[in-house]
Amino acid sequence: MAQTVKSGREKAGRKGYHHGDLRSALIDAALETIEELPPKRLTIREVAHRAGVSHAAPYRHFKDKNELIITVVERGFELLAETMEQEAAGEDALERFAASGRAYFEFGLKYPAYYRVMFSGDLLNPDGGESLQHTSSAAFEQMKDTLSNCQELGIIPKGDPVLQAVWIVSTVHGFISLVNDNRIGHLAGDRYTAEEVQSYMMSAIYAGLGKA
Amino acid sequence: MAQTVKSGREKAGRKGYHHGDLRSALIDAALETIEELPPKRLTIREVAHRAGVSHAAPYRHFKDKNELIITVVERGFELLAETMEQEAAGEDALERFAASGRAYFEFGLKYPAYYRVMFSGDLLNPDGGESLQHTSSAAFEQMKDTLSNCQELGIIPKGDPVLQAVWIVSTVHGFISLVNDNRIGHLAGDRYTAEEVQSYMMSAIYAGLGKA
DNA sequence: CGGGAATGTTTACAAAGTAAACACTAGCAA
DNA sequence: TTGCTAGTGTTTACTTTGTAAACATTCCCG
Repeated sequence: MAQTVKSGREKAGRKGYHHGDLRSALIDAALETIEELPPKRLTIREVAHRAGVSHAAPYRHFKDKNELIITVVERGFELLAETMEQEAAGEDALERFAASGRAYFEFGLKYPAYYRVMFSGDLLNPDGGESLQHTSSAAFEQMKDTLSNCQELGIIPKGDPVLQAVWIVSTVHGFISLVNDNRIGHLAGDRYTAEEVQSYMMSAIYAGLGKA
Repeated sequence: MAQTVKSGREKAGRKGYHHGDLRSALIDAALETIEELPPKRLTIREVAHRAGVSHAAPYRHFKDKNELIITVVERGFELLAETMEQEAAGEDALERFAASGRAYFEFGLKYPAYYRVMFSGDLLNPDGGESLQHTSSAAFEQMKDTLSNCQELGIIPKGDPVLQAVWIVSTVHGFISLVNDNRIGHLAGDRYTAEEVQSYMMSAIYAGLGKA
């Protein structure tokens, strides 16, 4: 993500009346804003200001606020998928499985605001989710493939990978959401670190796969 | 929830200049609105209108929008806890455990909008969650107690009920969130009903408990 | 070089949160 | 009973934000 936020230019690159690459600048500015300010303050005007243009300029590049956010979220899903793929580059199938799980956990906990924008449709119109189904399913598909693969190798018991994947994704997503929304920090956080809970959960998942 | 939404009076009960019980009427109106309209349209003005008063009247009863929503969310957690307790009223400990799980699933899937308002801090200020930690932990505590109880009865293996509970709550919450946010409907929904996935997940959880 | 097409800017308006000043009402005290 | 006072609802007004429309500037292509 670091490379996404801050993409070289920013306000600097503006030579004259025209910006140069306002579209990208706006996306970057939105990412900055998401991490820095509470959700309410992710406004078109704030983003425009950060990009150094007038508050109406973004409308030349995005139909409305919703479309800007959707674009940002799409990037997020791509980034998540890439990250998981990179992490899961090892040899051992089971290790790859575990690694992509860890990568998901880390992404979710490292960029809480971004993760939230991506998954909870907070800022989106009710219909906004439609166009995201495609992108958001990449991570899911990858999980499913990994599971199929593990099954073939006899690493985990046979079973429908779709059910398995739904279950696993639910578990991980649920934990991240609860932590990020501050709903279990006070319960488990006092006693365990996120890493400990995470590792417990990964064992539990593996065990659950074996029997369900 | 039915008894919460629609509490007898509504607009009818207004005799003269004064409303009678505007505070409750506003909470009910907010609940109605949450279920009927997209999140963006849960506005103070809309709620006031539904309660039949001017748009500024709510400020006599709630400091700001945030406080109204917090109140509504607190009700939700109480309701959820009650529902789970009622469902888990049986004899058999394991059955009680399963029943409260089912109750949670049902609540989350039956009132998606309400559930979302409760858990994702969408509409709340960043600090809003603070005051909710207390109420939101009731369901969690109950889960933990049930688990301890099951352990004593030898129904499930020994282990820290806190870790177990965090894991279980994460799983269930994650699934509900993903379904409600329309993030897995297209993947699993085509092939399985929510009930099927739910029952798979409950077996997987039980299996996971055994080994983790 | 001239004239769109693209891209910014300004201006303007509506919705929504919220504060302030005003108005009605109920209930209590003299 | 009368009349004050706190409580509750109303009006008005200001601010922020999304968005549309009209205007300005620039780029680039014929």
